Amino acid sequence: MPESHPEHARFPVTVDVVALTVADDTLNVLLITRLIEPFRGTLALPGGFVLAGEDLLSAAARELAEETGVEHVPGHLEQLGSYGPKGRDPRGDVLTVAHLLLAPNFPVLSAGSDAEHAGWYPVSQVLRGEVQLAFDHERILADALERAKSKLEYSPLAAAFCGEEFTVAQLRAVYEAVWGTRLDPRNFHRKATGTPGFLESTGRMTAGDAGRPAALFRLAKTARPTAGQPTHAVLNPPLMRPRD
Amino acid sequence: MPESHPEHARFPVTVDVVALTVADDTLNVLLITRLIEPFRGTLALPGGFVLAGEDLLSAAARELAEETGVEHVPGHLEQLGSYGPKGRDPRGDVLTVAHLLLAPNFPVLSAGSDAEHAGWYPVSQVLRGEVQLAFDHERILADALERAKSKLEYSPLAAAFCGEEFTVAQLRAVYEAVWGTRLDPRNFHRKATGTPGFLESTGRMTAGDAGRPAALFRLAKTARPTAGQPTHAVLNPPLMRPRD
DNA sequence: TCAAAAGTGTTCCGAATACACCCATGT
DNA sequence: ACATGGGTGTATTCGGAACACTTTTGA
Repeated sequence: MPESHPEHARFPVTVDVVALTVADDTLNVLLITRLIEPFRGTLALPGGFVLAGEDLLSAAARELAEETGVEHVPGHLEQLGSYGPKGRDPRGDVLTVAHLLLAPNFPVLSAGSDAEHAGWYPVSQVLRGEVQLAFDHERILADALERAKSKLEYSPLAAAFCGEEFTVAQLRAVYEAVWGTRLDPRNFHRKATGTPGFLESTGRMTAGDAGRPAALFRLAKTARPTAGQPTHAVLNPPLMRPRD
Repeated sequence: MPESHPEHARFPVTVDVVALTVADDTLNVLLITRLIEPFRGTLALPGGFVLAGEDLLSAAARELAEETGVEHVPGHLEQLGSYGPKGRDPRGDVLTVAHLLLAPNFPVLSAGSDAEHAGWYPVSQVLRGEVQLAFDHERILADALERAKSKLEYSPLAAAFCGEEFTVAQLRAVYEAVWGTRLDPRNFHRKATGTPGFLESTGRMTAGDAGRPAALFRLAKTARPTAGQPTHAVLNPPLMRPRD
């Protein structure tokens, strides 16, 4: 490294958030419609510039709050990876750090504000190319989906898609939506409830649905995030997705 | 996002490289001794500032070449993750994008140049805190090790630590060094040679060593990187490391 | 009484483990 | 001959897949 402290190029840095949720057995991603150039009128991931003195996760959480009205992170937020800075923004070199948010379905509140309109879109539609995304956001979304798929295998993060309490069937619906597969309900039940450090019984039951009431579970204490810090708990043995 | 295009803070961006290799059944990391402040005289990961018009992987490869004399990437290079920009450099906010290089043991050539002296250090020593690293490089190294461990499970990248041709025992030594475990030579042999899309026989044998000569293998064609692009091949079923 | 979903028991099979054993070389 | 590491065969065990079956509700 030449140490004459020359023009160390400085780059604008943005954070983008791939917010995923499961609704109606479908994996959805939160997208905004851009109101400004470039890519005006095009769908894009929510995100924006990192401010001085700000950390990456904080910036991602702030942008999420600004564009959805959600005050504190409603699920699991983690860094996905960085893209650029070359050739991904027509205005010039911009480095973006993409983030992945796994969250229960939450209402998008900013529809009426002067910010961009935000809404949920099925991931499969976007990745099939039925809608175009701005910048390299389609690639980022593809990477995020792959990350999410593998996260479900060896971490308890599927529960981040559910609320505080949930049934085994709801949890299974998450796996099926993210992995795009069908899982045997009986074997899944045994595996999920039998994996140490994953689920914790609440003693409560559902009522009013069709069929037999289901027991309500929550994430085991050791797998829960503490003080806003995301969990790093490991599912051992992993819940492997079917290959091929 | 307030779209008045205000002071979008611009950040200096660096790339750091965690170069790992296996030598004498030990996992080693490439470190330099810093010749300038801050952290002058302290060991650190090789790295440096991203230049205008440069991409992240290119910058990482360039810094590696500048500080080790290696012309083209001698193994598998991938992005690890980004750190900062807040509070990790006493000079101010610097965003760094860490990279992971898995490579066969290569000589460090820059010892005599005016660049920093570079050398291999056992990862275990560093993570035990027996040597201090500059900035947040110890945390980055810890993350890199975790990434490397899991990469070996589901990708053919253990071969990136070996040369062009290698024996099953050499490959096993890589797994043992990275995972810090012992593996049964017989079962490992069966698993490695029996995994489709992993190893390919060269027909050649070793000679001159103690014991029976070993067959030489290379990475299967479908698992080899093409045109400098890293491989994304997947090992299925994975080679699972022993847990607990 | 029937449909629907929850949950349990059981069988089957393939993969991981442990280890006995043989092979091919250097000394 | 013997030590050293390479490689194969085999019994055991464990976990996942498949699925019959019972349980508990709503309609």
